[in-house]
This record gives sequence, structure tokens and C-alpha cells, in this order.
Amino acid sequence: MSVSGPAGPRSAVGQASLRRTNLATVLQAVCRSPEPPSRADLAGRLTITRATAARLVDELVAGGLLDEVDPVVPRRGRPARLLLPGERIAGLGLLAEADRVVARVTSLRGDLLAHAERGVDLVALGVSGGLDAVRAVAAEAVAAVPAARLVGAALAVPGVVADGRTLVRAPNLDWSDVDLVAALGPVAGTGPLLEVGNEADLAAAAIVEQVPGRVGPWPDFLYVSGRRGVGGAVVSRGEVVLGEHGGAGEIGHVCVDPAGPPCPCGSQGCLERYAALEPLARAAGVAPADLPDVAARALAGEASARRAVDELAWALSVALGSVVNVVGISTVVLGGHLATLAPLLRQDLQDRLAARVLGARWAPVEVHAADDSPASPADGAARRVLRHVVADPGALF
Amino acid sequence: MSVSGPAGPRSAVGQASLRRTNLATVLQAVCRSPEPPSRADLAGRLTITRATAARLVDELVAGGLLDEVDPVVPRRGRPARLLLPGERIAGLGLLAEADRVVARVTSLRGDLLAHAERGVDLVALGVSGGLDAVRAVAAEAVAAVPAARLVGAALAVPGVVADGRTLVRAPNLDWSDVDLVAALGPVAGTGPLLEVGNEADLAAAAIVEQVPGRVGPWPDFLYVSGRRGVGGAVVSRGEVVLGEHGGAGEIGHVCVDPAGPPCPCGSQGCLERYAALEPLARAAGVAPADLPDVAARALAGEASARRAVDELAWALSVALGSVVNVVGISTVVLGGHLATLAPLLRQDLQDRLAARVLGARWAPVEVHAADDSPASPADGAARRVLRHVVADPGALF
DNA sequence: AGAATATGTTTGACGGTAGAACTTAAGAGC
DNA sequence: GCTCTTAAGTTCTACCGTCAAACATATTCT
Repeated sequence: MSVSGPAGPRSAVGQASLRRTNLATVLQAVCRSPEPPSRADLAGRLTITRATAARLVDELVAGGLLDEVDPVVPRRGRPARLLLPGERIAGLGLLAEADRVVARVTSLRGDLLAHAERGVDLVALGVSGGLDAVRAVAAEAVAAVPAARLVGAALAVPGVVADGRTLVRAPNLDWSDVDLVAALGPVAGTGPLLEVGNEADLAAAAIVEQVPGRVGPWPDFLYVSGRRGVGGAVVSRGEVVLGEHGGAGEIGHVCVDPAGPPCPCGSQGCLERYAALEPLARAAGVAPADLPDVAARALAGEASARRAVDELAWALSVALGSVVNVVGISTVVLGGHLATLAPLLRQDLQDRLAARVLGARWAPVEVHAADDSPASPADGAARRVLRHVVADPGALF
Repeated sequence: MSVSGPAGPRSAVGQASLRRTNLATVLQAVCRSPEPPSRADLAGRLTITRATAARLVDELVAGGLLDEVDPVVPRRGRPARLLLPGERIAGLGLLAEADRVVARVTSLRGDLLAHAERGVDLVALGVSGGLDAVRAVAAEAVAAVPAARLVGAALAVPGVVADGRTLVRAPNLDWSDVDLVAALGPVAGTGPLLEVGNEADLAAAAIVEQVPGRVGPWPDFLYVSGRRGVGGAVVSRGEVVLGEHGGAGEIGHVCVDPAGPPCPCGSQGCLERYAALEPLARAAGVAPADLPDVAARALAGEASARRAVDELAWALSVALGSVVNVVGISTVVLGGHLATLAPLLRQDLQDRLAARVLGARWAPVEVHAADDSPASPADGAARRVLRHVVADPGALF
């Protein structure tokens, strides 16, 4: 048995809780499985009897959390009834950014069921009007999938979120100290928000689990995403690290040079001053919108572009080297415009990190590019909703 | 129910596991309780029936994991039989440093039962001779408490430990790539080591739980300990963060200034180059052994001492500011010689961090001094052993 | 001494999983 | 086309742990 920490359960468990736990275990096993398993498969993997596996599966099927399908490839013996995560169970993920609102409905099976998007100026609209826009886009997405059973909604915002509900400060939105769960209220028939999260944290959550309940190739990584600013997240053991109050992951404000350029955050020489879109484009001598050009120009050998990429790699290596030394995670995933530049950066950054990271000799730092999209935070938010289902399907009965 | 992550149990649980879980829950509740609880107290707190609580308690008492004591203050009603963690259940904590070996036996109740120490030159002795010394000191401590039931041993070393057993590199010991669990073998009748850990990580573990199973005032903190080098640990939700391979917590090698003095680690401007004993003493113009003088001199207004403390506060603020922004933990605990200087540093460091930390406005960073001793890592190692007991007491039956 | 009060114990009921025998539905071989 | 083999799923009983409620016990308060 693994040693779990001192944060043990505050209350003991009876048989009811045992069944609930096992329902979750079975659902998780189905979600995790790359191929749809049968009841007998589950019994074998979870070391329970076929009788018990069948009992639990039947209950999940009755609740719509699992779907039964017939096998396609014939085999000897009685054919199995294969199990898939319920395709009608779905979560609503919302994203509010400065210039647009996105709503996405994702099924427990990992399929995108609906997408709605609207360009709006949330700065001009303010909190009240902005949340009206969020409600409207959410309703649009939900209306597109009347058959889905929505189990909840979560919202991604570009700012620091405390305790999973209060937006403390979103510089680009110019919103501050809003309890978004209370302010938004029930959303499109899914009840109040289950969670409010930072944009980058939720984008990272979408990378962790491409499919609900199935952790992808990187259970531990540092996510660094560049856009207007530089956001990030620390993912450890398949979990986004939120910190004491939810303010973790601000990799953009790791100090690269204490004598560096001043940052609006009040500090000096933050990574964001080197890696955000605007300083980067300026260093390369292009307009921010033309950033993809930098890659081409650098490859073509243009000096200013090459210098800009070099300095970016340097700044990233100083900041990430420090972070890797502290959190002991040796996979870095670049997102946003940093993903665009990743082909140019990767090798250089890895080499620099090898020199800066204490444990690089036996655990070399690997740099990867995320295939994230502008809608990733919304997907991550939807994934967060479905996480509740996978963690405790019994709550839906 | 709280949402646990996707790292769910690989196998479902039956009633046997249910009982085992509940045994752990009861023992944890007793350990956590500041006052010894009765069976009825436990039933109330854990929301189980008195019948079940009694059943579980009886089993733990029979196994020696709980002791019964009579209440001292009389109360109305039938007097309760109060429960304490078993005083004869004990863990052996070992510490191997460059110039000495320490062994400490700690009871489940948190009492120090035995201490043995020997000054030896582990660099000169090498791995084989050094481990002989460790075995000898361990035997000495164990012999002092014949009544104790030792449930295992753990070892703290001043270096990077991978996967809880292999010492990858200990600069001050000049040991490398040793599987210490295999190399040390069974220790003083307690069987092979349950765990090998980094010195600073284990010192932090001792701070987390002053008493086994009871998390102290800081469930989340950054530990920074200065001595020959600068070690550290990240503690999150009562757990020391080990990282992917066990190499986390190297706060000493966070970059303070990319143009700073070169560090033996191969990087430049690491925190260790500012905050370790030797550079600090040199900056203050004293011999390393006279460091406590620096505090007195700085208080007396001596310029070089004041400058040294100022620069230390600056370097710590740059490094810790970055770390706090990433891990979202707003308590810093200083150990080693940094604890000695804490009275001078505290306010200045807090003020500087307030300016550097993004979330400082709603979650101010607090700096504290640890009351750690040179033997703390050994205590932490012993605590680690007892953790296994608290996590799964059923394993001892 | 008796009432009040709270702890701890006993008893039977309930619920969930384990184990083993049984049923079902296919392919394989003749 | 029949039987044999294989494997999935189902049924039934046994076992075990917790729950609920009544009971016994040991003290203080009146």
C-alpha cells in the first residue's frame, strides 16, 4: 500500500462509501483504458470478481455513465459487451478573455459536442455586462446539444483566481475581486459554476488529460504559455498545482535578471518582459501579429530574428532552470506563441537547461510543444467538470 | 466528497481493505488529536458508531498501536478510557553527514527515545566504511531502547536522492550513485531501509509534523536551510514535494543573478553563492564559525555586517519571490544559520517579497524561523518511518 | 441513596464483496 | 450439422464489516 500523507479522511467509511469508491474505480478504469473493456476485463484488472464487476457496471450503465457497445472483431467464446464512457454525460467549459467569450461542451468520452464563440470587448462591458455575454454564449452552446446531460460548468479567466471562485485580479480584463461563482449564478441550466480557474492552469489541465480520466504522456510537466503575457502551470502527478490559495503557476513572473526591465507587476526582469508577445516581436523587429515570421526569418539567418530567439532561449533557460531545480519536474511544455517558436527553441533551450539544472545528468530536461488552441482553456474547464464525475460518479445518482 | 485526481486506485477494494482503511483513519484521528480522545470521541468525530469505534480501537490496542490511559480530570458520567499513540512503537532515523553520524529513535507518540552520535570523517571512510559507521551508531541507539518495537529505519543524506533509495550525488560526502538501501542492508534488526531522503527534505518533514500524524501550524511552506550549502524543500498540503525523481527542493540553485558569481553546480549566480555560510561570512568580514556575531554586529550598526545582511535579504527575496510565484506557497521557514539571522532578516525579507510576489496583496508572504537542530534530519527520517505505520497500521498485524 | 449522564458493550439487521457453480453465446473441429 | 471448447455474464450462498438500538457500567450531582 502506498503511503498517503497525513491529510487522511476526516470521517471513516462504511459499506455505502465502499460501493461509491468502487463505482469510481470502475468508471476510472473504463476511462483510462485505451480499448473499451468488458466486465470481465475490469474484473481482472481491478482484482475483483466478475460478479462484483458486473454489479457495478450495471449500475453505471443504468445511470448513463457507461455505454455498452457490441464488439467488432469476433473472438472465441461468448462475445463480450464492451464498455465506453457515457457519451451523453457532458461538461460545459467557459472561457472569458479580453476580446471574446468561448463555450465548449465536452462528453465524458472526450468528444467535443458543441462550440460557441463570440467576439466581445469584456473590458468595455465590465463585470456585469461581460457576465451577461458569458451566459449568452453558454446558452448557445448548450442549446446545440439538447440530448446531452450536462453535469456542470467551469470558467477559465485570464487572471489570478483564489479558492476556485474569486477572480482576484485580471490585468487584461481590468476586473478585480469578483466572486465569479456568485456573480455569474446558474449557467444555462447546469447550476452554479463548479469551479473558476486560471486560463493557463486550465489549458494545462486539457493537456494532462486528452480524454477525461486518462492521463496523457506527461503526468508531470511545466506548462509555459505565451500570449499577451506569459502564463504557466505546474503539473505534478497528473494534477495542476494550485498552491495554498490558487495563485500558483505564475512562471511569467520568475525573475530572469534582477537588473532587467521593470514589469507592471512591480518587480524587475520578470520572464514575461522577455517572452511575452510584444517584447519578443520588438526584439525581432516585427509587428506582434507577424510573430510567425520570426521563425522563418531566424531560419533564413536574419540577424535580428536570430538574436531575438537566442535571447528568448536564454531567458527561458534562466527562469525554467530555477523552477526545475525547485519542483523537480523535468518536462517543459511550451504553449501559445512559444509553441510556434518551439522548433527553433527546443534544442537550444534543452542544452542551456542541461547546464543549469542540477539533476539534468540523470533526468534530462525535455522541451515539447503543446498542440494547444485558443480554445484550450475552455476544454480544460469542461475537463474539470467531468473530473468531478469520474472522481465520484455516485454523486449523480 | 473531495475531488481526488486521476491517480485513482488501480484495484478496487473489498471489506478487508475497508477495515484496514478505517484502522488507519482511527489511528490518524488519535495522532492528530491534541488531547487524548475516548472511543466515544472518535465515534463522534469520524461519524461512525461507538460500536465500530470500539471494535477498531480494541484491535489497535491489542497491536500496541494505541495505549489506554485513565482520565485525570473527573467528569460526569462513566469515565472514558483515553487513547494515546502507542509509546513502544518506534522508528529509527539516521543521518549521515560529512563529519558525523546520528541515529535517533522516536516513538509514535512523538517522544525521543534514544539518541546516538559519533564524529567520523565519512569522506575519508568512503561508502563502505561510512556505512559501517552508520550501522554501528544505529545499533548503539537501538540497544538503548530494548522495549521499543522498531518498525523500520530511514536515512538522511546531504545530497540528491533518486526514487527514495539511490544517492545520486553528495558533493560534501564525495559519494555518488550508491543504492543506499542495498548497500546498507538490514539495520539493527529493523530490516532494510524504508526510505533514503535528502537532508533538507527530511528536516522539513520534521517541521511539518512535530508529532507523527499531526500536521503543525504550517501545512504549506518553503523551507530554506543554510549551512555549508543551501538546501531546501517545498511542502504542500503537509507533504514534502519530491518531484518526478526525488530531486525537488534545490532552492539553493535558483538563479538570483544570471551575471553573478559562478557556482560549482555549473551555473551562475545561484542563491547558494549568496546565502551559504562561507560567502555570507566573507561578505560580513568574519570567520564562518563566528557567524552568530554578524547578527550582533549588524544590530550594533557595523557597516560591513549590515551590508552583508542587506545583500542576503535581497538575494533571498529574488530567489524566494520567483519560487513563491510559481508554487503559490506563502510561508517561508528559514533553517540552519539562516534561522540564526532570521530576527534581522524577517521584516526586510517580508517587505521585499511583498513587492516581488504577485499574490502578496491578498496572501502576504510570512517569514518564520525554524527551531531546527543539527539532528532534525534524523528526526524527520524517523517520522518518515512512522508515517508508514500511521498510513496503514494494518500492515503491522 | 437515587437520579442523571456519558461511556462502553452486546445483539441482530443490513449491505457489499468473494467464491463457486451455472447459463449463455459464440468459434473450432469433425 | 453436430458436438466440443472457450470465455462472458449471471445466480446463489457465505462471509465480513458497519449500523442501529437496546443494554450494562461507572461515575458525578442532588
